[in-house]
Amino acid sequence: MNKKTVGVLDLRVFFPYRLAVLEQRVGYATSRHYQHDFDLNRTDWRVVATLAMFDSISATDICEFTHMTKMQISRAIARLKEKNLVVQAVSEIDHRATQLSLSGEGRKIYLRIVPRVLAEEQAILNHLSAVERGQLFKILGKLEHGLA
Amino acid sequence: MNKKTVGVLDLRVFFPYRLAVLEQRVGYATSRHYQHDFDLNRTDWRVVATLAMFDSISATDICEFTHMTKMQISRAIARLKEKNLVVQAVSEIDHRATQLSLSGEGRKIYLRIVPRVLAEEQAILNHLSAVERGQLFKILGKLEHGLA
DNA sequence: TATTGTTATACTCTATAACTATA
DNA sequence: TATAGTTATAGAGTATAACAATA
Repeated sequence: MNKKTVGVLDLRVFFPYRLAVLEQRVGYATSRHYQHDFDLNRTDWRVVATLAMFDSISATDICEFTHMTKMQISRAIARLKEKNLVVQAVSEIDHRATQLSLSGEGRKIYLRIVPRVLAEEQAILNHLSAVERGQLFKILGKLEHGLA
Repeated sequence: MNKKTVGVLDLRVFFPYRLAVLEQRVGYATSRHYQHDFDLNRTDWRVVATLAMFDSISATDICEFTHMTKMQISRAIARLKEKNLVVQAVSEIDHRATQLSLSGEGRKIYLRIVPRVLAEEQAILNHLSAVERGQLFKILGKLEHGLA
């Protein structure tokens, strides 16, 4: 390839581009563990992981927690109910709202996925020193806060 | 929301999740400048930015440079030719291959987009100190290298 | 036989908004 | 009137592979 650069912007050092390429690779490496092995897509996995954190939670709360839309969440819940991984009940307090939680089977699958994705995360972060990992998390926090 | 956490994985500190959410926000902020204003999607923009860097380049080279598939690139080139932003000629050396380059109009649009996306990048990175930006680029490089 | 690039097809994902039932 | 959640629809993006032309 002719490497003579005549442009004023080099994608290879453009932060949004580098972030996108990195995210794609990290996402691919991680998603295998729930997508291929347990047939959950990314939204499904996030809903399961969120439900595992709370005793009982509404769909709106999941939207807020996972940064996804109510439509995405509604579809994910429908898929997860179909597979008996999630239980949905009408809220006693507000009959419009629902109380969602993992089923026994849902929690079982969750507990099988967690060590795999955590191991994948560690494998990725192992390319950094302990100091660099600390720097990364601090930087991520600042960027998240700045872009919120 | 009931904040009682009973799970063993907290999405909020899970690196692949944080990376995905950050990338989505950065990508959204950046893409406005070519998507809304110039009707280019992300693939189109990457092809334009790549063509601006090289005098003449083949589709295969663009695939390699942008980490995208030949199908994505082929479609992007078709769209860009339709808009007269890109010129495509058959290679003298290998009649299967093509020599691609930006048209005058293509370069004009490119030069209008560049300052906008660079300003957006700076606005994002301004949430960090100069030292942190240096740390970030070093860390990005290590992760890219590790996941390549 | 292998490679360059295009096209076909089906599938997933996303965005927008209409809709219901409750409040 | 406003909110919780569902459903409809169309559009965008992706993956797989078949294909024609050339090497």
